[in-house]
Amino acid sequence: MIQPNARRTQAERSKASREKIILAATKFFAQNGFRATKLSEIAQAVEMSEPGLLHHFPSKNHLLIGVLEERDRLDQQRYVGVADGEDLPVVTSLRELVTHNEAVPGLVQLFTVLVAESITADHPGHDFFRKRYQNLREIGIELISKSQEKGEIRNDISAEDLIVMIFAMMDGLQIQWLLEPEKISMTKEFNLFLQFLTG
Amino acid sequence: MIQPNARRTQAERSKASREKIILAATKFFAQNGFRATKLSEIAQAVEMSEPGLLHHFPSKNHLLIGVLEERDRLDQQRYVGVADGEDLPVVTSLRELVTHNEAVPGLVQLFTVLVAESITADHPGHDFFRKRYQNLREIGIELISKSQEKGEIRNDISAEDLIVMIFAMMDGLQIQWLLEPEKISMTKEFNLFLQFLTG
DNA sequence: GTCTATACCCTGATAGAC
DNA sequence: GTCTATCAGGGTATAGAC
Repeated sequence: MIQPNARRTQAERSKASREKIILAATKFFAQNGFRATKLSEIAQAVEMSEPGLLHHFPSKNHLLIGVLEERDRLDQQRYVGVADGEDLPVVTSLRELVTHNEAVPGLVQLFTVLVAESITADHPGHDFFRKRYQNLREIGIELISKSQEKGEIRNDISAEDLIVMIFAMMDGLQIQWLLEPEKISMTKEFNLFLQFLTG
Repeated sequence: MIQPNARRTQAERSKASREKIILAATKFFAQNGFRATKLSEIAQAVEMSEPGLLHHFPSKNHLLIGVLEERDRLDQQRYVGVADGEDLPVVTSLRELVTHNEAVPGLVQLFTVLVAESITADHPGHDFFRKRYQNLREIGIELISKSQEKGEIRNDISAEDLIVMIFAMMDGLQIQWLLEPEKISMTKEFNLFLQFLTG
């Protein structure tokens, strides 16, 4: 006889394990990239054996996708949250986004390291990142267009082009910043860039 | 008795081997990154055994540094060549640089993939890229300053900030372009960005 | 769900002959 | 300078018990 209570408890415990694993994996992937990260170090971090870990994620690739989807979900919550606050100018929201990113270097590094690794076509994250950029660009174009109509942003350049430039500036600044955190200020340079957008 | 002629011939042959290896390694590093590249595939590409290859470069790390220095040397020749042609506006030179980069995707990918991989502190290319950016920024600041004095570029933003933004835009566009070459045009977006610089 | 044991493959690097 | 042979080590993933 199946006891609902016991079942829920077990399911919850399993979920907790998954999340603990994702959290630890996030840290190592961000620090060392995907290929250089060993299952053993993740397993050790969550105080579990390798097969124990592989019970939750059938392979290392699955684990990567799990990490990316989870992190992307959180990331996008904030991004879309930005979109909802339509009373704020987009420029202000972008400024806040970068400021926030500067506060969580680990997460930024995760995406910067992995997106670059995934440029190579055979990387397990390749499709994920292509779709991610496509998706983020689409959302961004909406926002920028509205903002242009309101006159907040210059309209002599198309929203399509602007959003590509905006993401490029973010990614590029992240690289220099991650290489020399003491020397490069993401927010400072990005805010200067934003001046360009208001014409 | 040492024969000068024979010695020179041998040294030349060795140099040819080195260059063949670097050429092949460049291709694989660009395609798959450093860590994912196996010595065996490079060795096979140059029709040599692994120990034969390791005779020229004592370790895989040495080979990476060899590749980076060689490619950087070529890259910088063009970059400094740009600096010398002082009659041309910097903006024009930058435009040409990016146009050239779009024509050699392999080389661009080499640096984009490797710089991102090397963000992790323990990567054998980490120091190389930090120094590279420092060096390129220094050269760039000189050029931008002069250009500002001549009134070609807006002077309400410091040359230090402008050069960081310029490299960021280049790197960021490269990422999106490498992920979707058919969809993103580096030159188009970069030229739009250059408009910002002339005020 | 988690473990122990282990299979299996690959990888960079070395020893030593030619 | 290049090879064959081989080492030492580490990596993911599976089998099967508890």
